[in-house]
This record gives sequence, structure tokens and C-alpha cells, in this order.
Amino acid sequence: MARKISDSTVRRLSRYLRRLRALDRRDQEVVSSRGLAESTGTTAAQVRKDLSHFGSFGKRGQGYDVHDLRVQLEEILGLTRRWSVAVLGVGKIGSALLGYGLFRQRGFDVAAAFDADPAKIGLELGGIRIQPLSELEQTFSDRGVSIAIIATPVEAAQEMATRAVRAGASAVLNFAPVKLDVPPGVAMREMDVTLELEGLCYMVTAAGQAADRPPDGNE
Amino acid sequence: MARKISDSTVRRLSRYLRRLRALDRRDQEVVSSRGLAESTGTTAAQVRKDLSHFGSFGKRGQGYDVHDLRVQLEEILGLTRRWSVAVLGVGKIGSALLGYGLFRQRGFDVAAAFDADPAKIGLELGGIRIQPLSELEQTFSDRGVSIAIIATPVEAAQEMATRAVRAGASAVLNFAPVKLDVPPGVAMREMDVTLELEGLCYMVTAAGQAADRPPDGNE
DNA sequence: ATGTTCTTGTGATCTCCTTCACAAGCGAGA
DNA sequence: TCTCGCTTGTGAAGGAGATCACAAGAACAT
Repeated sequence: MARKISDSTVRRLSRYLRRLRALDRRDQEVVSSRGLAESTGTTAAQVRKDLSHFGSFGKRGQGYDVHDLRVQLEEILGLTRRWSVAVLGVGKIGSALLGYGLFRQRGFDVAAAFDADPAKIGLELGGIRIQPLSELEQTFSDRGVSIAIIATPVEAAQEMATRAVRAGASAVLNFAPVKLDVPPGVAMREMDVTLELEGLCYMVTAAGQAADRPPDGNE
Repeated sequence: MARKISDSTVRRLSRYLRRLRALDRRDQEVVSSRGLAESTGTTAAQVRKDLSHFGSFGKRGQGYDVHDLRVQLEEILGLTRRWSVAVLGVGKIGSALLGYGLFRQRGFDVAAAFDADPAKIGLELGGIRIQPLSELEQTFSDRGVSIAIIATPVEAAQEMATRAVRAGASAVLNFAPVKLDVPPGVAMREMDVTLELEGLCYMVTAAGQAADRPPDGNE
């Protein structure tokens, strides 16, 4: 059906879904492309174009059935199955993730957590027992882990990612501030707070400099 | 100098900087556009094009002076000053951020933390005393907070953002899974783990479905 | 000096995403 | 049944960012 869907489209689909879930919970029955657009920060045409890649889900003159579209999007994004997630590295970020209850609710099962520090092994966080790295391969295969979350220090990140993939993970979410290499076919996303903060700094700084220019700014 | 720099360019600049800092620490003196590209996941031409928006920093035939380019990028991104950051909402994510030592090192001072829960007021995390929301305005102005990190539940996020901006914040980093409205001129970025995970799910699912098709897949 | 080799900086091109604009379609009301 | 108002789905146009390709320049060896 869909040839090649761009990353930006996928990101927006996720936002639509997030919004639809909220609307569904509130029992709103119908939403227009404009309504969805406004509450997700895009345009009505964009919403319709995004959805059109996958089929036609609305009623002309009416809009979209909230619950129906929600289910469709969950289907499209591959969220009708549950996903087993493992957290690699239980430092500040790792612990926060283990305690984050919203995952389970959204179809993600935190199936395991690993750390290199012997002092942490055996501790329980958010109902998950921290395991030694030596058990990684076995656990990944036993519990069908398909998503690895890298939350180790920079130095260990690449090795952990490689090992996770070899152990069966088909997706990696990287919190370590390095570029990780994964084999083709393995999905990969990065999250880095510092990167986002720096982006904000640029925007603030650039905006300020623009304002400094003479108001009759030539060109 | 620079007219309008795209978000993707700014993101890449940040990645280049991240890499340059690592190289600088290792006392590598020179790096080529290709070297930078490979370690940040882009192409040599892209690196040169990105930098060319701001000036010409390299030596033909040689490459870029690592330390020099690092300083230039820090200048461009607005990182030569220190930035005061406040964390709004000290739950799982908020606490992790407070404990995250790398901020200070990178020019970000976590100047304050706020929470609505009376039980948390007065506690200290990572050397920061948690304050009641009533002190928000005064503290923002006293400490010159310019970046607000929203780490509250969804329901409180918009109100906190609005209040932070009114109190003087010129940038908002939002961890709550909602779209936030801020006045024009205020910088805004969003981080949502669930969104990234869903993106990964789509990629894995879509890749799988592509593989399911007959290998002689027509068109 | 001169030639060789390497890498930058950048106009031109290309590709992909977004925006536009409108026909098609649905429901309600007369 | 026909008309009117509204919103979708989509081909076409437009724009922005990525890629290409090459001249310009820097060092080094001869």
C-alpha cells in the first residue's frame, strides 16, 4: 500500500494518535482534519495528506470518527501487538524509564533491565529486577525483546547496541550522546536532552540577533 | 549573516559540536568534513553546506581545526554564555534531570525546581531545593531563568508553560505529551519517549511487511 | 618555482515534502 | 428528490533542503 513514508509523516501520525486517544477518552465522537491539525501543530491539508497515504478514513462533510481513526492509526503504526522493551543501563535515565508507568498502558512491556554495576544487580525498580549483562542474550531470547533502550554512559553505548541487536532486538532507542551504528534493517532513534537545549539556545540567540538589526532591515 | 537556518541544520550543528568536543578532549587537532560526517551520521557535502551558512571555517586541502571549529560552533549556537534552566514538575523525569550532572558542564545551570505537591517542597535533589509554585515568578526573575523545562503531568503542562513564559522564560522544553502553545518569539521543543518508541514500532512493522511481499515485488 | 594531491566552499540540480485548490461525496432540511 | 453547506481526498504547483560536481586554494615534495 504505502511506498515510502517519511519520518516526519510517521512523527505526525504518532501525534495524531496521541491526540485521538485523548479525544476518545473524553468520548468525543468526531474530529475534522482542521481540529486534529490545530491540536497537533500542523495544517488540515497536512493531516489529510498524511492519512491519505494509508487509505481513506473520513466521511466527506463530516470528518473522522475518533475511535475508528484511533484504531486505524494504531494498526498502521504497528501498535496492535505488545512490544517487549529492555532497558540497558540503569542510571538516572534508566531508572526514570523503569518507573514510567505510561509505557505499559501504551502497549510497551518493560521486560528487563541490565546494568554493569554489580552493586545494582538484583535491585528492583518499578517491579523490574536489574540483571547482570551476562544474562542479556538469554533474556532477550526468552522474553522476545525487540526494542532495546540504551541508557548507558557514552563509552558503553555502541557495544550494548551491537550486543542487543545480535541478541534479537530490531529497534534501538538511544539516550547516549553518540551516534550509534546498527546494521541495516534495524530501526534507530536518538534522544538527547542537551541537543534539544542547544537547539533552543540557538533559536533564542538567533531571534535576539535578528531583533538587534535596524528595524528597517534591508532585504 | 544567516537568513533562516532550518531546524534540521541546527540539529546537525549540535551533533557536530558534540563530536568536536569529544575530539577536542582527545586532542585531535584536525578533522575533515568527511570525518565529521561519518561520526555524526550525515554526508561530507552536508557538513560543508551547513557550516557555509555561517562563514568559512576550514582550510582547503587540510580540513577543520577541531578546537577552533568547536569554539565557532559554540558561538553560533549561543553557548558562550551560561543559561539558567528551571525544572517544572519533579516526578520521574524531573528528578532524573535534576540529577543529570552533564548539564552544568555544558553551560546549563539548573537554577530552580518547582512542584505542586506540598510533600515535595523543601526536599533537595541534586543540590536543588524544590520550591512551591507560588515562588515561581519571583525566582525566575531573581535568577534570570530563560529556559523552562516542563516535566509535569499533561493537565498542568499548558498552564506551567504560560506562566513560565510570562515570568520571563524565552524557551520551553516540553516533556509532557501534549502540544503546548507559546507566544510567537518563544522557542519550543518537545521530547516524548512514547512518540519515539511508536516511530520505532512503525519502522519495524513496515520493514516486516515489505519483506512479506513477494521478493519480485512489482513496483 | 612548479606540479601533485587533497579538501574546502558553493552554484546548480534534484528530490522530496508541503501547500494549494478544487472536484467528489455526505448529510440535513425543504 | 433536490439543494445547500461542509469536509474529505488528491492531482498539481511550489518551496525547501539534500546532493552533485567542480573550481579555488593550501601544503608538500621535487
